[in-house]
Amino acid sequence: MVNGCCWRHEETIVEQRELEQWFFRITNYADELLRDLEKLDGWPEKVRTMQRNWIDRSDGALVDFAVVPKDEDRRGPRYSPVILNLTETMLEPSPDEQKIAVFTTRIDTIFGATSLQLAPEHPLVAQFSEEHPDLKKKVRELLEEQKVAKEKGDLAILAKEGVATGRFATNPFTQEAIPIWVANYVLMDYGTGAVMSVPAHDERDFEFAKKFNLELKIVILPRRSNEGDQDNAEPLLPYTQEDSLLINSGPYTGLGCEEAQTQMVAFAEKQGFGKASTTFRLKDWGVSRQRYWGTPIPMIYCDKDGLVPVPEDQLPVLLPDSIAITQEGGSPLSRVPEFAQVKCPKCGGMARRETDTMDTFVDSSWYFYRYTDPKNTRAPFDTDTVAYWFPIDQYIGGVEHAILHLIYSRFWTKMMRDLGLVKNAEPVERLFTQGMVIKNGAKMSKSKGNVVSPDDMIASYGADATRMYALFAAPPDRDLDWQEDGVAGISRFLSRVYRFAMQAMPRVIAGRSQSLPPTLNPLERQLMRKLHQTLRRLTQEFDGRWHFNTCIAAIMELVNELTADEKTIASGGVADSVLYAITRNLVLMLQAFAPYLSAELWQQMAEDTPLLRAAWPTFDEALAAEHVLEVPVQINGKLRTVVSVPAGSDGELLRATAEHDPKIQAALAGKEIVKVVLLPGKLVNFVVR
RNA sequence: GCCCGGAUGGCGAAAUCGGCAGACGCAGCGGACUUAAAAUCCGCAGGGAGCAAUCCCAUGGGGGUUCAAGUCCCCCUCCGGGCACCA
Repeated sequence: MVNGCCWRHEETIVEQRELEQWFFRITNYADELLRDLEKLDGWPEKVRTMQRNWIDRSDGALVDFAVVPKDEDRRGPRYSPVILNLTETMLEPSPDEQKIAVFTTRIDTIFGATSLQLAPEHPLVAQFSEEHPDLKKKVRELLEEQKVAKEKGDLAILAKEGVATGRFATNPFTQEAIPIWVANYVLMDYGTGAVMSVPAHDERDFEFAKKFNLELKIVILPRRSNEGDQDNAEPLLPYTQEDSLLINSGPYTGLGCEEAQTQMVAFAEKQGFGKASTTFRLKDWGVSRQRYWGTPIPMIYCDKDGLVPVPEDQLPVLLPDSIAITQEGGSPLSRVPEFAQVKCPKCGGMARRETDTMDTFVDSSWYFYRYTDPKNTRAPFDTDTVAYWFPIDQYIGGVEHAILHLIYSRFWTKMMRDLGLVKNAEPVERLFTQGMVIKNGAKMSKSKGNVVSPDDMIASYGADATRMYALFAAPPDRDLDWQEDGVAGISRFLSRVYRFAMQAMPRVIAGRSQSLPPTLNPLERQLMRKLHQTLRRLTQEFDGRWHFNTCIAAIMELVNELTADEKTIASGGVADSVLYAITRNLVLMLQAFAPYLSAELWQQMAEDTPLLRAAWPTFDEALAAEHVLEVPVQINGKLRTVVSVPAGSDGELLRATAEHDPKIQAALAGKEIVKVVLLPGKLVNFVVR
């Protein structure tokens, strides 16, 4: 939607209509969806936080406020109706006892409640305003404001407006009658659509009360932090800290907030006007869509039998093939009689099929289960087959799915588990969210169209270079600002690998049948060390962070060493068997990044096993180990030189070597050594005065 | 407003546990090869001072902890993302 119009048809105004819709009761799973996030330690913390905020559990209480019957005008002198000119005719007798349930997380502040605020859509509002056109008109305005702001997404900055209904309700704790208002900041779809307003201790109520001159009652005070502090220093209002003490609260005065909450809920429960309650921000999942492309909702409306589910042996309901897509609006399926008209499965009489289709998020919630058993014609999948494969070890997707898709599919899994269809409680063990590709500030996505196309790059440099370049540009969990510069370097690198390997090829092939020399010459040892360091690096990275950019850098370092000694290698400075080991492993490592080149080289090497079946090479810690270590030497934490010591030598040797270094001797001359930080193999730091 | 990320050379980035900041590339500069160019190869390359050895400064800004901070702690700025009168 753009400016209240369709984003594709800028002249088409988007309007809201009341529709009867199908919902999935995901709220039944809200608590479990929230709790199980704790177990998903293979998921990024970011995603778990986003889901937590989306579900947003609030623990509080429901409290009933009894509506004062119309004829009992118990308005005290403090309360005067605002805005409305109340007339005598409004005070007519009304026999029915009515209650307004309120959800609050701060029942401890209830002695400070000075009004009730209802959402404009609250059912009682319609009743209260029935015979009062002025009130009715004002409520309509409030509702309209709220709706517009909601659509624009700036509800939070909507100026608070409201109107008194002229009616009152009794605070069950104080027995005081407080006025009932309608306010545009109260939402019908959260909690009960009614709140108790405690202006002294709630930001929003405070703002509203200031604007309409409603009474403020302070009922909590900060705890004294020091003995000498004044006891009831008045806090800056609104004061919302929960680590506080109650005042002006009858029998609860003097209690801490938390203790008061417990006791007050217990009292409300005992008296039957309230109870502990938990509310979630998560709403039920509306799945009805009035469009053709979607899974039909398998329900049938029969005049005699009412709502009848399509029997299992008639599932799935298939979409009709012949359909005319008109511009008429409404569900196109409802205009296909052979689809919409159906016999009632119960009585066999004429009935009407539901023509709404389901949200496509429904499909994406479980498609991966079908993958485990794609040829099953009796059921979507077999439970035991799914049990073998699930949960998914590793799932990769964009952060943009952190909330909707990934909550829906978690819900779907739990729902199927409760139906006995699957045995796992969570669909995905480990989740990896790759960053987005950004081009000049615009993000790439399906809905916005692909801003960047790799086609040109593939045409000029090939698929290997393009793929490898994308992996080299940044680690995959980070957003990537797409630039074309740099792919040339990758292309050059791949050419270098090819040239080197092809030149070495005859000897590589010869080396396969030879065993490694019993002792390696210095160059052989150096190259084998680099090879095994590279293998170690990649093995660890594949198993851990997936920072493929550094993997590629490591392979480049290896190749740089190889090509630096290319001439020596070519003239036989390295045994054929060593050359074979290096080339073979190089190709195996490169396979992940440049599969086509690797396949080509593998074929040239005439290996027996297909490349894709070849095992990932193991690295040899002993071969990877450095024998001489370069250790930095600092004076007062500043680098002064680097000394070489044999690997495994102790701190004393390191210290002696460092002290004998001419630069260090010069720097230490005439100074007093206060302390020496010695980390064998790592660092020396002389602290001097 | 709240909750997450992020900020490092001209550019993409690296530094995985507090221990040599800038690996590996791109772009650039100098050289070799060439009639010439392309390709390739060799070298230089954070900033500043100095003939030089060398020294100083430097990871968005300010403070702190530490022998030692891109990394830990506190405050702030900017950028990106998510949520937002949620009672």
